[in-house]
Amino acid sequence: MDSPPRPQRPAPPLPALRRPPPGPPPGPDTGEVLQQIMAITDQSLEEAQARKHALNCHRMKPALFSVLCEIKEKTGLSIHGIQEECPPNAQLMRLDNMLLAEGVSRPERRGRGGPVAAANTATPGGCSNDNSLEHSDYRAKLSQIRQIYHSELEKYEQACREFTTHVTNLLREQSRMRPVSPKEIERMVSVIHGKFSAIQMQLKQSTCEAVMTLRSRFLDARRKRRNFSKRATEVLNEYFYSHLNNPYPSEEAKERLARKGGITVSQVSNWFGNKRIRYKKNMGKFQEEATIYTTKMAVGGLGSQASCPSTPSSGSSGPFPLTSAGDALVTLQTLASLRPAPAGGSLRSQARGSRLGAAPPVLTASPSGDPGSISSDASN
DNA sequence: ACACATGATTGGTA
DNA sequence: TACCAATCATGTGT
Repeated sequence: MDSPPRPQRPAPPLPALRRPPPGPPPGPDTGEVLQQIMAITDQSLEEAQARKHALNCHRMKPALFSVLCEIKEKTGLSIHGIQEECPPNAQLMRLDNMLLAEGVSRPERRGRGGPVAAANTATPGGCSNDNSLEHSDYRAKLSQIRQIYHSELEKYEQACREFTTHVTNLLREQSRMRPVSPKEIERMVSVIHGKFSAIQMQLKQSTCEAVMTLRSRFLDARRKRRNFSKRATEVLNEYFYSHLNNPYPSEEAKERLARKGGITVSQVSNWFGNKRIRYKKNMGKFQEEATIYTTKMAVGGLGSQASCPSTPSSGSSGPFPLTSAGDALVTLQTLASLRPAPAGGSLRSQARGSRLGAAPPVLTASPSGDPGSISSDASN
């Protein structure tokens, strides 16, 4: 091949390189060049533009350009050689799948299904009509995460586009000074995309973490303990105080109470378990409450009875038509020994009841003053 | 901040 | 398996 035309006589020094070296040892001019380059930093933009223009107009520019082209031609192969083939990123795929499963990747939908359905099935207790507040809370938070995710993603994509355009323009401009092949631009663009996709992966990762945290919080019922609604407490208390002689609702009654109070059957069971224990331990504290409910039921026509027509208060003469606090006290004393009705399916409790009954607490001025049979509840 | 109230959990029992 | 008893963890009122 023919070499580019070489200059017959030394070309006038380039403006930027005109300054004499301040004193470094003679030899290769690398140190000098370096200093010149460093000096460019101090130059103003106009100055730099002017120099650029001067370079562009330099008469030797075509010659130098062709030399660079030749060099580039020779090194081109090696550049192609290091062009790595990016394997499909397994982690990215995992994150994508997860975000899709959690409904974050999908655009917001106004219907049911997706994450909402998943949340419903994951509800503690599996009751469909309870925890609706929690559901909406969960949905709202998930939606928030989704919004943030999409807006951030959009920002990254926009930044990526802008940066790619910028770099492409820069390379195009540089192509006036040095040979820049389309392949090189393409490679640079793919490098930029690679960098931005790494950032996107971080975003996806943190989004996944946020969703996981949200889910675990939502599913952890203990952390999210909420006091029952007034209605639920009323329903439960009405049943409890109207069945003081046998405060052991059947499965059917529990289901009814659960439906009425908007809670789960297991919550009803928990509530009755806690109530029996706490009532027994400190009846004095519940006297007022008992009076309120018994009076209320006597006056109001036993609201709970209407909903629990077949409550298994067998062994007793049915619901307690208590009409006064005095009657209530009698009932409290009945429960003091906690002997569930024989047919109430609480034979074990009955046995235990007899144990407790060995020292029946007397419901008087000092209702809990019986350390022999009533241990103190540390939390109460 | 504190004490108390209360729903949930756990381990044991019959 | 239902229940008791103790305990935990959170909510609530002061």
